[in-house]
Amino acid sequence: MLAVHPDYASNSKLARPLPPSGAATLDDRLSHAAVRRIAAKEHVFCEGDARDYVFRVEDGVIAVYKTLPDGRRQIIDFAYPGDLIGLGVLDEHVLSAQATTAAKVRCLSSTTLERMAEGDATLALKLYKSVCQELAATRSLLVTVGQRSAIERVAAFLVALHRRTAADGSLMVTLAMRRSDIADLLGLTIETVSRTLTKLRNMSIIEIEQGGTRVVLCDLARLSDLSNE
Amino acid sequence: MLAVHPDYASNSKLARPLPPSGAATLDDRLSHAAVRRIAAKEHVFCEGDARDYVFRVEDGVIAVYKTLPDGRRQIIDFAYPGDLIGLGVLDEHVLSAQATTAAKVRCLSSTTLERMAEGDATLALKLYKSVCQELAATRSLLVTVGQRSAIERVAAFLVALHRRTAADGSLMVTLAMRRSDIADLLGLTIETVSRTLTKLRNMSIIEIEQGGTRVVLCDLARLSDLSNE
DNA sequence: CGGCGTTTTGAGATATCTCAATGGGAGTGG
DNA sequence: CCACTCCCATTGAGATATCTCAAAACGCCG
Repeated sequence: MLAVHPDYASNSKLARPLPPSGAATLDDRLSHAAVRRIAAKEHVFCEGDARDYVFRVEDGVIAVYKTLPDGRRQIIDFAYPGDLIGLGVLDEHVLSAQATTAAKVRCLSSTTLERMAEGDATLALKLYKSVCQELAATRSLLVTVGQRSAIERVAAFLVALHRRTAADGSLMVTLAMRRSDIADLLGLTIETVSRTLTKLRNMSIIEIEQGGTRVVLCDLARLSDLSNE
Repeated sequence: MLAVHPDYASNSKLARPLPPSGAATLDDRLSHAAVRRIAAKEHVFCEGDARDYVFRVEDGVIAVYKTLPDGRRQIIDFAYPGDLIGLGVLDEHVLSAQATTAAKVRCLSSTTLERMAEGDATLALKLYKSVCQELAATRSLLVTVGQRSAIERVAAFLVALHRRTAADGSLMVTLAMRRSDIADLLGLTIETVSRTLTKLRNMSIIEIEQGGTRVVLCDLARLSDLSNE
C-alpha cells in the first residue's frame, strides 16, 4: 500500500521556463507548471516520500489519508479541483495522496515555492490563509467523527459535499469515491455507510442513482438538520 | 455555555508602547503584550466573539473546543504554554477557548499582527508554519478518534501528553483537566475514560496518584505500542 | 464536619462492527 | 455480442465495544 511509485517525479517538464520577475503570483506559477495525469487508484505521493512538490488538483478527486501500522486508514480530506495538497513544514510527506478517480494535478517545486514565499509576504500570507482553511475543514471533520452518530456523519458528509461541489441550485452530488473511502473518512465501516445511505433513501431524504455513484439530496433541509449543523 | 464574558477585552493595558521599528519580531511583541489572568473554567473567548486578539498561553492549560447545537462538545486541542490560540482568517472566532485550570495568556491585537505580517514575509512564514503544526496535531487527533479503540485513544493521549509536557526523563504527567475534558477530546464518555485508565493501571502500565490528577507512565514502551504509533 | 463536584464502579441497553452471503455493473476476452 | 470475471455495494444475523443510567466513593473547600 505504501509501495513507491517510480513515476512520481519523473516528469522532465517540471523545470519549465518561468516569468522573469520574482513577483510571479502563485497562480501564475501554477498555470505554467507541468500537469501530471493520475490514473484512478494511483498515488500522487506516499507517506515518507521526499516532499519535493506541492500539487494543485486540476481535475478529479484525490484522497489524502494516513495509515496506521496495522493497515487501518483515516482519510483526512478529499481534495477537489483548486485545492492544494502537499503543503507542510517537513521535508517528507506525513500523509499519502491517492486518486479516487482519474485526475490531473499541477506540480510546483516546494523549494521554489518556499523561496518565493521568503521574499513575498503576500504569498506567505496566502499560504497561511490556505492552511487556515484546511485547518478549519479538518476540525469540522474531527467534530463529525468525534461526536456524531452514523446517520449524522453521513448526512454531514453529503451536505459538505453538496456545498463544495454542487452547481448552484442543483441537488445532485456525485460520490466520486468508493464506499470504503467514505467509511474511512467518517470512521465507520463500509456496511454502516451503505446501510445508512439506504436508511436515508427509505426516509425519502435522498435518492440514489446510477449504480450508487450519484445522489439527489431531495430534502436538503432535513438532511442538514440531521447533520446537526 | 456560550454566554458572553464581559471581561474579555477589558484590559486597558492592551495598547502598550511598542518598539519603534516595524521589524519587531512576534516574540518581541508578545513579551511586551499585556498578560491576562484566566480563572479555572473561565473563557478566553467564545465562538461568535469578535476575533480581536490572538493569545499566547503563558501558564496553565486552555481547552479549545467546538460545541454542537445540542450541547455535545469536541475539544480540538489543549493549549499549553507557548501555544498560540485564536489565529484564523475570519473576523469571528469559530471555536471557544476555556481554561481547565487557572491560566495566564498574553494578548496581541490580531489586526496589529495581520498588519505586521503583510509587510514581513518572515513573520508571515512563521504564522504559516505555526498553523501547519497545528494542522498536523489536529490530523493526528482525527486519526485517533476515527480509527482507534478506547484503550488506544487513551494510550495515545497519555503518550502525546508526555511528549508535550514531561520534563526530560520524567515518566510523570499531570492531567490538568477533568475526565470529561479528556472524554470530549477523544470522543468517548467520562465513564469509558475512567474505566480505561483503571484498566491500564491493572495492566501495570500506569500508576494513578494524587486523586487521579497525576499519572506515572511506568511502562512507556508498552503504552506507546498500545497507541499504535 | 458537611456539602459539592468529580471520579469510580456496576449492570443493562444499543449502535456499530464483524462475518458471511447475495446481487449488480463494468470491463474483458472469446 | 455474449458470457465470464472481478470489484464493489447491499443485506442479514449475531457479536461486542461503548454508552447510558444509577449508585457509591473520594477528595477538596468552606
